[in-house]
Amino acid sequence: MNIFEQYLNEIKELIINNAKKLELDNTNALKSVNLEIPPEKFDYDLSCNVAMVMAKANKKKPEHLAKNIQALLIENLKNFSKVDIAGPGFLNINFKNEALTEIINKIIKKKSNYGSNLKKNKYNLEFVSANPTGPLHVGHCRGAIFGDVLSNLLSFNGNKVTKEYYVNDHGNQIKNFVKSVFLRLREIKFNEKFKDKKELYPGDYIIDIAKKIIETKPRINLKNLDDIYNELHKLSINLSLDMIKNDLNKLGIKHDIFIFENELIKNKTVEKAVNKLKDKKFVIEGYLEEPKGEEKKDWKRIKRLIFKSSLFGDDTDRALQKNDGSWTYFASDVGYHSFKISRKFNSLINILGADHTGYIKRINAAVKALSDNKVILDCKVCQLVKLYKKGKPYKMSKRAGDFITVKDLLSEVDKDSIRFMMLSRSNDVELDFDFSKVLEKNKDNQVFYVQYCYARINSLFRILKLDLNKTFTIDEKNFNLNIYERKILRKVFDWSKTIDLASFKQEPHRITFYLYDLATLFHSYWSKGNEDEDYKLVKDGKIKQLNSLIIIQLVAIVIENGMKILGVSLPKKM
RNA sequence: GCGCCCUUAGCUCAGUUGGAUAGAGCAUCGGUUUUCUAAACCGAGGGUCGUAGGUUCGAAUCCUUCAGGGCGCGCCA
Repeated sequence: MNIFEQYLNEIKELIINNAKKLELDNTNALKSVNLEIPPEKFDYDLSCNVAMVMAKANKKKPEHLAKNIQALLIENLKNFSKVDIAGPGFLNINFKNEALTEIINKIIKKKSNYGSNLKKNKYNLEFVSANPTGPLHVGHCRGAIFGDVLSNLLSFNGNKVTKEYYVNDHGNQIKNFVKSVFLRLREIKFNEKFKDKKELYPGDYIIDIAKKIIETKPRINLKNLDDIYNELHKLSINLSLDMIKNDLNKLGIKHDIFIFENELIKNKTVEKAVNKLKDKKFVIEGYLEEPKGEEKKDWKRIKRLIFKSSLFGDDTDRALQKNDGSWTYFASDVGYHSFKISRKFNSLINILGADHTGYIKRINAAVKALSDNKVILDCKVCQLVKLYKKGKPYKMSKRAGDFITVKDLLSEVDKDSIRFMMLSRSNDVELDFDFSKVLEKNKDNQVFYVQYCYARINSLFRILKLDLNKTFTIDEKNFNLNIYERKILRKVFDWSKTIDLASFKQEPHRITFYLYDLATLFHSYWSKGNEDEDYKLVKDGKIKQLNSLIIIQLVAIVIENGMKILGVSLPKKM
């Protein structure tokens, strides 16, 4: 429930009670009526589209209906000082001072909760889920931060969120990974040269993993890989995962649960899920057609289990078994999602990289089939990140084939800048990340600009020798805000709406844009004091208007709440 | 060939689930500092919202056509 909901409800109620008088037969359309903060150039607190929405539903002219509703609002709603009609039928509204101070007091009371709309859904968010065969690279980084901030956002808005990492510790790539570790171990122990075969992992981190294994298990038997495979698999995956967790940690990310593919296969979760689909007749034994396009060399016409995902919107049916009868990656994922469904979430969200878009339809189909269309899976795709340095494409000067890792990134740029920057675009457009730009200290660097705003506010409170966390009481008798303060206040009001919209659309980038806008309004007000003595806040070391200070405190509250969601720190002094 | 995403100012992008004269930053040009952080602020120019249709009081937003760019199209993970 955001702070305007009560006013919206009052308006709706008024319309329903006066439907006859307004000659409205259809009041169903009321659900799409909005109460919003109008664009800055209009000097109003609120804007309502009720006349236009209802006019459409009842085939009436908006202007005429607007006039009647205007009269109704003026007569009945005592908190409004002014209701004007503008444009195609907007009702623009101003609050009376008493209403404004009441809202301000509410915000101050809520403080670190201001903006939260107390939703109570249970979300499952799966993100990162990078294969434990190597370190995290920049491609993972965007999805990781997107997922983390989205879960912060949803939690802030009152929901319960489980942050989950799915570990693909099964399959051929993992076998090759374990084999690579094995060969590195032999290299260290027996001086046997590591052959750089195509399917193996050559990276230096494999050597590190091998060294650590020798530290903990100096007597490990390296005669035959098959004899120690299970043990080595476990050791290697754990060490690799530690490396990934360490990187995530440095980015400020911590998952609640790690789910292991191997476990799901061992404890028959996969088998049970497939059987469930069999019972529903969505899984059959049969043949698939050879895929079109590029020729696949391993393709074989063999009878196998097939999920009829085309029944649920997929382009084609999907294999659940490989040639040797073992489960495909997709089959494991069916099992995994069946497990997710069994845990009774209201909503499942997967964060994927752009290279996994092709996968969305089939996993959505699986969730639909498993849950009888009751559970919805939202797959959010993060597009590519392109790295730049001083405007030029950036590549590490290491040997060819090396990707840029999160570690590399963190050695050049701090966590705060990375987090803010990764959310400076909507997730479904490509993102240019310029190393040199995020380290600059100017308006072009959004992180800096917002942090600087907060630092200025702190500096103000330092000068006044006042605590920023202190609760002040608004001076209702002298409540007379200037235009800068009114603009700031309206933006502050807009915060709960921003949270609601960002949560609903699952678009955390709205938070960064909002904070930047808010900072702009503050900086503008602040600088006005340089130009015009009347706008100076402080005189002889004391605050001129307590109410001004409270407005500025509201800015600080919102910035604190916003940056907490983003996971970006806020220096008090810069 | 098919699917998903994108196309808005010179550049990089927002755009509140169909609304007001389409907004920011960078770049360009011009201005502001004895006084709360000038690491900032103010102003100016710059647009056929890729193309062509459609839906309606009203479209950057919804539908269709076409063009351009990105990602993907396994019985890999």
